[in-house]
Amino acid sequence: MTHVRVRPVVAEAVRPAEPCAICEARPFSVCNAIDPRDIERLASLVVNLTVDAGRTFIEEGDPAESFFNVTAGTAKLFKLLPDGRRQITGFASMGTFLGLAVSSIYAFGAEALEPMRICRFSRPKLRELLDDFPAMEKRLLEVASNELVAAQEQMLLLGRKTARERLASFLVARASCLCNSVHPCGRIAEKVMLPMTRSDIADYLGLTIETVSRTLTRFKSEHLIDIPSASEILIRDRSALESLATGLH
Amino acid sequence: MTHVRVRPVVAEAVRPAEPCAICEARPFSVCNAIDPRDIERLASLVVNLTVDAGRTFIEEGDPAESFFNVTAGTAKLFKLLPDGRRQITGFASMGTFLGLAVSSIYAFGAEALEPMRICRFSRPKLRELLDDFPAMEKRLLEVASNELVAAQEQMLLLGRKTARERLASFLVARASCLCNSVHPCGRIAEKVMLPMTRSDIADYLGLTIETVSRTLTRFKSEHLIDIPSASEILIRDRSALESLATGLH
DNA sequence: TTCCCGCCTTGATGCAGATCAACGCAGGTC
DNA sequence: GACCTGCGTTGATCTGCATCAAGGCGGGAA
Repeated sequence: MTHVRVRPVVAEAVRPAEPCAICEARPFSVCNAIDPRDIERLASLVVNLTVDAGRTFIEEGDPAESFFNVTAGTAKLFKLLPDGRRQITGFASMGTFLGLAVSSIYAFGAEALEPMRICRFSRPKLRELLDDFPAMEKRLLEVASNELVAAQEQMLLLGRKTARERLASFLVARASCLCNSVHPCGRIAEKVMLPMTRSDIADYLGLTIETVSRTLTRFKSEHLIDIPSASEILIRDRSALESLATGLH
Repeated sequence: MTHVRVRPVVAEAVRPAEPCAICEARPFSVCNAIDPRDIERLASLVVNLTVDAGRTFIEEGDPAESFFNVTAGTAKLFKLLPDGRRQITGFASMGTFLGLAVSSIYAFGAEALEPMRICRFSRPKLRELLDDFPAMEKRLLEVASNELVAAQEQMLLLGRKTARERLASFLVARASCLCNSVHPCGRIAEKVMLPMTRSDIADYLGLTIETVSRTLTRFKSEHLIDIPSASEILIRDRSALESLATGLH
């Protein structure tokens, strides 16, 4: 349950070889609220960074000097208790905007699960930008509202669902999100990629690694899923998982 | 664990005898982002409602046609599972803005704990208002950001804290909020008023009524609190509760 | 190839909190 | 007054998941 605290990273700045105009993350991000004509302005504010897998690029409690926008890779967002207990509050992937809090310190830490590329904005500069482009502020409010809904759903999961229901919810949510490269038929992928470890899943669902592992093994024996490799799940009986996820037996 | 489903309320509209200009909730609300000169416009959009204690005025899953602003009283916000398990995601009191979701249906229900007064805005009308007053949109983003931080804190509580830590967190949070009428010295009240039942507290903290009751009794026997009545807690040892709340033994 | 190191799985046991059950008490009704 | 009803407390018991413990497995280094 104790987690080693990775020391904060000073990721190396990269000259924006490719500006926001051709950013492949823009369609998924709040940045697409900016008119193409004004995209230069956005590009001038941004610092592109790369983050190695395993590096902590936001440290909970540090002064919140920057906003971030994920353009590639995945991060886990988490809060810690003094004795090392950890709650992962979400995963951030392409297009996710980080650091919204009004507070002057970060309310959560962020660590890369895979090699990442992120954009950094200084808070005051972005503040100015938002004053000039209300459309972006609107998008941010939409994003925040959606995250609030997701957070409430997660509270229901953490407060009232069983281990089986939590894992089922997790798999269904992962399958229906855009996080997977493979989408054979429509919105729900049969193959779910898991860039996070069992420990991360446990800390996201309020369980232990052992319970996560046992529950997945049981799902497999019940023919609900297959586990071709630890980081890959094949959904065999989607509707059964969805029933489980919503609390029906 | 099963909860009776109160049927949706059609609260009676009240002629706005007192417009927004003299609203006592305005200083605590997003409405104070509106310039006093424009307050007429705001008042023309709003419908004042009263809600009896125990009435459900937002039904989870119903079409989200309105936004609400609480001007008096307290409500519990909750999500339900089909078998009646309930998670209370928060409490809304004076100044709280409800219904932010982008979605077309409400993501949570709301039920009055006490007699309430609330303002109702139609979504399209408020949308127009926000387009004309970006300052209010900014305030909404601030509010949403803060709620997001609070939601993450609650996830940590639900996922990783013990029953004792949860109750301690709850009491400390309640004491430091503006929800109490009595503030003898500065920000933290010694006396915490609890307008909600033990069942509500349990559903907020992911516990059972019995555990809530036993834990409070134990706090009392440890001289951390006094319980003059079921709806009233006196904090005797604030720092011990704060230590507990943050996970220190 | 072998070794090593993280990560994952599986089994045995323990315990915090849930469940089941009984009762107390205050406020409302008649 | 007597009765009822909803809420809270307390005790006995149960159980789902945590904890403790032991291997298994795969990928990287040399």
